[in-house]
Amino acid sequence: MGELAAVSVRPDVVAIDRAFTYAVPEAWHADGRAGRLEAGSMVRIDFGGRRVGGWVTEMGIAPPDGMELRPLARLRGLGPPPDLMDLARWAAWRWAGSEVTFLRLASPPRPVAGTVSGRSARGEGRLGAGLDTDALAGFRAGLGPGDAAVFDAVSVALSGSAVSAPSSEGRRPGVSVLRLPPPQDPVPVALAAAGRGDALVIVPEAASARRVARALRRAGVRVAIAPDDWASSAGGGCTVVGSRAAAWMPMPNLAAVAVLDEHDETLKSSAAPAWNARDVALERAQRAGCPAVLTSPVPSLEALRAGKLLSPDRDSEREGWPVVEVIDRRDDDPVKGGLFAEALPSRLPAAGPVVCVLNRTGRSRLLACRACGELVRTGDGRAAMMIEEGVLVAAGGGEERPAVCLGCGSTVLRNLRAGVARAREELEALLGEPVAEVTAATPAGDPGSGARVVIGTDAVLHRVSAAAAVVFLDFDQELLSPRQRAYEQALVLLARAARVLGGRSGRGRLIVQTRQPDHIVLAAARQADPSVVAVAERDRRRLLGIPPYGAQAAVTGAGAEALIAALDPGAAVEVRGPSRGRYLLRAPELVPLLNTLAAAGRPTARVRIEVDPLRV
DNA sequence: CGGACAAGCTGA
DNA sequence: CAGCTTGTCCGG
Repeated sequence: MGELAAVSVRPDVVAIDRAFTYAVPEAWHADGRAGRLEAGSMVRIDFGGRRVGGWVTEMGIAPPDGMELRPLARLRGLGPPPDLMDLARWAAWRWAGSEVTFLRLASPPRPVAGTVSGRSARGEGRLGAGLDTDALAGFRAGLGPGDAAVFDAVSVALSGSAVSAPSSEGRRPGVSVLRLPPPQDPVPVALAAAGRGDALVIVPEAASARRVARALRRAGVRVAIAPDDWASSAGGGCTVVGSRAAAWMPMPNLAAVAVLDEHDETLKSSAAPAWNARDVALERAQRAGCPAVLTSPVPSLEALRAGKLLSPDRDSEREGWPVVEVIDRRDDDPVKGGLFAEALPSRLPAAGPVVCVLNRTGRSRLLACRACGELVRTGDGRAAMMIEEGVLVAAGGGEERPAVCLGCGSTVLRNLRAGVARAREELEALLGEPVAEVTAATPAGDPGSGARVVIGTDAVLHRVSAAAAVVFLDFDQELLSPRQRAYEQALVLLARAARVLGGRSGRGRLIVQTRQPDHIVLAAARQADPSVVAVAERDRRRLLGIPPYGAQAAVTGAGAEALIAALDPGAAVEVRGPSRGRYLLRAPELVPLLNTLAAAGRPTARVRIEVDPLRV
């Protein structure tokens, strides 16, 4: 027993933010379980009258005297290795959230026997063991000139220095930002990263991760897919590919980090704490002492501030962006003109798939219960209701009730996107051919049940793989969206369309209906030069001191007021609000803001803190 | 989070 | 004043 008599355990309970001391049972010493216990091990404990999971945070604790310790109840197996235990603590600070959330992300999806140290010592994969250099060279030789140039650029970027801590300007040596033409295949990027050794490759979508993984395997790279292949990844000798959860895969020999489409907002968790996989990956690269590359057709200001920008040559970038055809709607009657310009039908190609994009979620007028499909209406069924400040309000005002389905009591209500539904009917009448509506629920690869023309919100661009034309029916909606990154995101939508159209050589048509034909977002797309938007946005955000040139955090929930009251009044943090129950904290730098939040503790009532909120 | 317990509300 | 609801505290 001796120094192993007691361990610290972090209970798997979100509201608990400290560790507790437990005794290692006598029997575990006899049967060898004590020998398999290590920092990070997953255990079960009796805690507050029930049995919960937990993580061993520290071994060899001196039992506090006079206290009768409870014994550990069960050993579940392998948990996060020490570097990820530390990273979880850092992430809890960085996104002002519970450490438990991150420990869960860093844990195996199902129990794994053994110990982390045992795995790396056995050397299940020595450094680079999964990599076949000849096959890699062969793959490089088989690439077209564009892909080969990207492969080489990533290889060079990743042969530089390791990522280091951000300077006062936010620049992190070792981080390269590679701007790519929108239709660029991600496989050469992933392959070049895998060429450095065990690489962490993060892509926004799971489907894309699977495709990249397949291509890497074909090239002879040993690949672990996150999070399923947790156990083999913990052994080392694999390149890890996955969506944002991949940022938390155990990688004992991490040699390179690549985040593809780093601008994509799905890399950021929508649930609190709203962590961002790109930022976790960069921190990890710094801690592991390896270089990192971020790629995107429209690099975020965060990426541009953090790393060194490498742009493609003008010709290949121009090749990646289709010609932008603007339909200027300034002279159309805003009421009678409707959604479709008179000229639109004549601009559409006669053959090939046509994708129409209409973002109308903010204006939709109809909700339905996700569970039973019941329409959300007033008691007499005559009026639709919408959610305002968390409660249902009748469209014409008056009646009000909690956001609960009257049919089945479910609280999950779905937006029917009435705007898109009506637009579909109108477009069908206008074109005289079937038009299908595509929603997030439509299976990928089978858009619109055979119809040539499909319509949907921007999700439609992720559902369709190729098109002869993409039409943005109301681009002003994107440009005027009240989001922090509205211009960047509008350009991202155009890049997404460029990808579907296959760039300039794809001959597809990018048609934009707008009342702002000279907007810089459209200028950037026309010139195939995303820096037009980046420079303007950078100057604006610097001037206003908003991220990444300043820090913000939104605080909501019943405990928001109590948390604000507990903030150190001497800290250089500005409190705005509350506006509609939401406080906005602002500070010139992220670190003091986060430290102030950490020092304030958490009130008993629920609070939600979102660092760098997307919406302001 | 979820159980324990204390303090407040209600009804006969 | 029992019986129940609501609030507050704490977990080894």
